[in-house]
Amino acid sequence: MKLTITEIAKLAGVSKSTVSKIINNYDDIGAETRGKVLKIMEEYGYRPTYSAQSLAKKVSNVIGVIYAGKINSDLNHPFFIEVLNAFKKVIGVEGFDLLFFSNERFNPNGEDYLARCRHYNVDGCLIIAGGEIEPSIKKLDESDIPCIGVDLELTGEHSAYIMTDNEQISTLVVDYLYLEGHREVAFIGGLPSSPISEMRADAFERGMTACGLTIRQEWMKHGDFFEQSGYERMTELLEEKDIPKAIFAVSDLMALGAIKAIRDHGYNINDFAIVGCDDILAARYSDPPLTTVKQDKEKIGHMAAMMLKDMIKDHGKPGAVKVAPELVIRSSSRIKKINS
Amino acid sequence: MKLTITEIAKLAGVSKSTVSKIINNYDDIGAETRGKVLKIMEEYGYRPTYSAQSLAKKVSNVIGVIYAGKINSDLNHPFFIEVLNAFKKVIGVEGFDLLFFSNERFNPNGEDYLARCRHYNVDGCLIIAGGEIEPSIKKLDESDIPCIGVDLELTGEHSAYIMTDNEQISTLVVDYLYLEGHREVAFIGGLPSSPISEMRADAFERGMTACGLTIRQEWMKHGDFFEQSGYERMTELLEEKDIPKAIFAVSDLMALGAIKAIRDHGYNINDFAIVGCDDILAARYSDPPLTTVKQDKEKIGHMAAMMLKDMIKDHGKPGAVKVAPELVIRSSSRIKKINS
DNA sequence: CTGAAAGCGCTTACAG
DNA sequence: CTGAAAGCGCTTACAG
Repeated sequence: MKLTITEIAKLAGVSKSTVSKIINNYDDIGAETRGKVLKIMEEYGYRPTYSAQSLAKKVSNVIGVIYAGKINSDLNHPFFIEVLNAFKKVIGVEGFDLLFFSNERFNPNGEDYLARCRHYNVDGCLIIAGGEIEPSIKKLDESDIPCIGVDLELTGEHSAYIMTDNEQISTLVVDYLYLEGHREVAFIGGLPSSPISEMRADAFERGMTACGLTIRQEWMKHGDFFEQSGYERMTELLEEKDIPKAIFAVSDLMALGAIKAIRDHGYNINDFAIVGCDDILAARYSDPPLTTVKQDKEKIGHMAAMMLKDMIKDHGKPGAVKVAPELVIRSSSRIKKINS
Repeated sequence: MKLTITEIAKLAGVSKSTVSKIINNYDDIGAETRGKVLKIMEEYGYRPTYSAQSLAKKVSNVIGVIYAGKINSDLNHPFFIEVLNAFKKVIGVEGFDLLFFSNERFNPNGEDYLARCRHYNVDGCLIIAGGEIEPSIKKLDESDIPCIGVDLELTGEHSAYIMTDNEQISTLVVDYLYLEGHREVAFIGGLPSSPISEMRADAFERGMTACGLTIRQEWMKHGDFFEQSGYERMTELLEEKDIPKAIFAVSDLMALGAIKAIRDHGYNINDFAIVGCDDILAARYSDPPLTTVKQDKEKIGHMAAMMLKDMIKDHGKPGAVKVAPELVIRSSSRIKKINS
């Protein structure tokens, strides 16, 4: 059924060395021989076996994909999947396939990613941050395997990283709200353990200060990026003596939760300015449509692929790249004076 | 840096055969020897190299994932990704990793999936349908590699498939609309080349007939599953002499497009009943929230994994499985008499 | 321009 | 209970 190089060689009446050289584009093979062998390979649909090739060559043409963070995490993450999609488009052209490490088998010592990379002999790794980062990622980062981090500051000899300029996200939002006339701005962040969320929180505070606005600690909240937590934090804000009139939530889902909380507690949504972050599909269709910050996932994915490719092919080592975010203004942030 | 079995054997003072047997859980190794070797392996973080193991054993512990259909398709497909996620959760526990074949390199003869599966020696394949199916999938289906199709009727000796009961989708919707008092129902399908869409169209017609309703050919439309096509088809419907009052679109995006068209053309959305299909996240947040049909993606993914696992482990061959859909009623399908 | 031979890191009868 | 040897399918100096 499955042909080997030996059989192809026999069929072509040459040695397997010759066949191998043709497969690997050596340039010292006679045109005639090459043509003959190529035809046979085509005819029988021959493809060298990966494991044999990888074992002999020490190259795999496979990129490991790791979603760093809590065990059993979801592929089903809008940012993750869009970045990955863009990444795949570029890296796929180079002939790399993608290997997803399953982390469903509970491992008390933490998943040893380095060992798995060696096990598969991957040429490089894409590591996307999600939640807390386990120590095993650090080990991989420090190894000789090229790694590209997304939203994750990799510092190893053979690593680089790329992320949205998180400072700018907060700056964009604060400046915009300030220009719209808002002075009472609350912040709903993600988990305190998330570096991304902390960068945004810090930049939010700096931006507020720069605009001469006061930061109220009781208006600085932490959620977990999901809707329910946005609902709960907003509910808390509504119970404060002073209620903020503008809210920046660092995820769209939390912003959507906040909108729901405002309505459920009998307030008029038109009296509040809500800004989310991510620009998920639902943000376009929500009621009201949600103002948000869009990350250039396409660019992040494409660049990550280029950078990783360069490291694998040894075209030097790229450094850290930050990608500019974009504010998408919809009606949730415009206070409408309908009944006044 | 990277240890081999030979070195582990040396360190433990045994032969590599013995180490190999311990790795593979042979039961004829002395407890003492086993313990000693295990400790060394643990200490050095040894993991056998995949390619060597796969080459010698002819087993890979890797599942190939194929999104059948047009070249360069997106990972970024809500149904696909949720099914895959559920699939991964179950198959991951068995220790399988997932390999995504990139299909970005243009191949005039069509991607030869079978050759790639052999190249990587995958233990089995998950094939998810999207758009037209290329002939290369058929070859894979007929091979000895276990395949599980999602939304794709695989018929090979070593294949099985699973999908939502598409007939039931239409039946649920038609019956519901009928009970709500609707008699003028239009249908916006997907691409005519999509078997899934055709199943729904056929069942829609049967359901209408069963309810004693007349099917008007000018109300049977085809879109391409995306928003814009829903907008366009709805616009056409609004230009008919008789305008249907209820619309079943076979994707949520098209339903959302239809809602936009209705508003843009100056009609009152409350006079129409719109039903989508998929239950994407945006359906919950849209204005009005969208009535839709939900596929049990979790169950489909989980079952696909179990079925594939059974075929790989040779626990018999499962057949074709259909999963029941569920109608999710929101306000887009309830005609509100506000101004009358 | 072509081929014989050693080697990649593992597994598996087989012998003891 | 343990190990020597052949083999999995390929690649790559090296010799001619």
